[in-house]
Amino acid sequence: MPGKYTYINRTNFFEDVWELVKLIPKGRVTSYGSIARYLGAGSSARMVGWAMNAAGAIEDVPAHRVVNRNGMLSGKAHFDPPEKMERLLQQEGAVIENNCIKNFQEMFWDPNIELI
DNA sequence: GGTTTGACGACCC
DNA sequence: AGGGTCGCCAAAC
Repeated sequence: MPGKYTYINRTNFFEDVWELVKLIPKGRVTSYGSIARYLGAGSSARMVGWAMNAAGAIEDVPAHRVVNRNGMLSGKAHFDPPEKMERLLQQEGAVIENNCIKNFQEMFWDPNIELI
């Protein structure tokens, strides 16, 4: 839900990010910036990355489906083991080379377009 | 309480 | 294409 986050309620921001990430269909990926744009003012791509950091403990958040705007696996190092992110994406049809999703264009899922 | 640090991104060379 | 700069904003120090 688009809106403002004053960061007094950053917990809500976290949960909105997680809810949104859960909506990413299997076999599709999106970017930190797209999520930030969807959530609106007060959010930023850095904050989404921060939320993903915190999401590491939450099992049902498919954090591997969030990459940077070039399709690169910038969060790879934060998975255990790091290869896990790449493996999960490959299982969902991603072609990865040099930590970069080659078919990113086809897999890209933009909440600003797909969600009303 | 200023500085540095990021799972980022947009610009400008 | 590849790099530097800047805006972003909470945390850690």
